[in-house]
Amino acid sequence: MKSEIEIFREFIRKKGLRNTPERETIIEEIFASHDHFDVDELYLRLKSKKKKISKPSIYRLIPYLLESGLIQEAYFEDGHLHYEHIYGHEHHCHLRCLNCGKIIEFEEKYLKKVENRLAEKYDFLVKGHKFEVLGYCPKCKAHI
Amino acid sequence: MKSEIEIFREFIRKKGLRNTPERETIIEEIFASHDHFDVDELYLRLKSKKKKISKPSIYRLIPYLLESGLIQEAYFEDGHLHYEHIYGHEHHCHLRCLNCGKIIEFEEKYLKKVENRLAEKYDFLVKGHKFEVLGYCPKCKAHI
DNA sequence: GTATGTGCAAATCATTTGCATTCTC
DNA sequence: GAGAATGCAAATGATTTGCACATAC
Repeated sequence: MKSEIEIFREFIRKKGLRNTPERETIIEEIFASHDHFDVDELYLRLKSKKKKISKPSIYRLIPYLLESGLIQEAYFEDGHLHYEHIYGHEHHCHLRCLNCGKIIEFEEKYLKKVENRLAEKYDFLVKGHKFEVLGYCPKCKAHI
Repeated sequence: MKSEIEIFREFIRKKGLRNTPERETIIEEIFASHDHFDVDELYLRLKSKKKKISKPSIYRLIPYLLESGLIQEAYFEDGHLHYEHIYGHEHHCHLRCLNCGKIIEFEEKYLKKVENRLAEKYDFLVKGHKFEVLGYCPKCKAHI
């Protein structure tokens, strides 16, 4: 299995773009952790490791990471998007509390079949899915 | 079946809040169409009908509409959230093109079962779900 | 060498907030 | 009459853009 960086280099070459140390640093940092991330948090992580990467460089890289299939939007919360890897890590879905924001991850293998069915029916090249179940967690459902 | 306004009035009363003509106007406009909506577009729709409703009033109402179960976030796109009704209309999921933004709606009844299973397993009060399948539409997949 | 990428500072756009006024209960 | 809600204008915060400089191919 190719590494994320290899996938990215290939993608960049195919698009006729250029790779840079900044981009490799960002990708390395994203894949160093298995967690979700958002731009600001990623920026601070890089900063704390003394890597001088600007936020615009992160923002400018994200569309390419999405297009290359390395990451995917996970959910929108607290006024900004959160992303997750979809290469090399088990895909998962989210159960989210509408009150406190608590997130529980779970797997649902059946959705892969739904993807395939849709791909065929609508002639889409399906790259993944986002499945969120929304409700109130045990603590919060007591108060509403 | 109760109307949306009735549901909302009941919700407001239960919460000890106050209903206003502005709120009723907004809700009426939201449910006058079966489409998704976003704040700006809703604001313009109201404006074009000579209803003087300010954007902050819409923004301040949305959390209550979400909490009362009348609407739900549909997807985040073009820098802002889009909402959809979940009361009185058939729930649907979205197949979205990552390149051009084209959206196809589809139904997937099995997800209701997933909801029930999760509600039991994690002791959540489940209110709904959001299922998006992402990929490239027939036109766009040719170019990438 | 050329076009792309970078960092910075400034601009943009969605959303939120402070506040004086108005309205609901 | 007290507490909520409204509209406005200003503030906030995420994201984008313009631009001069650096660098990958």
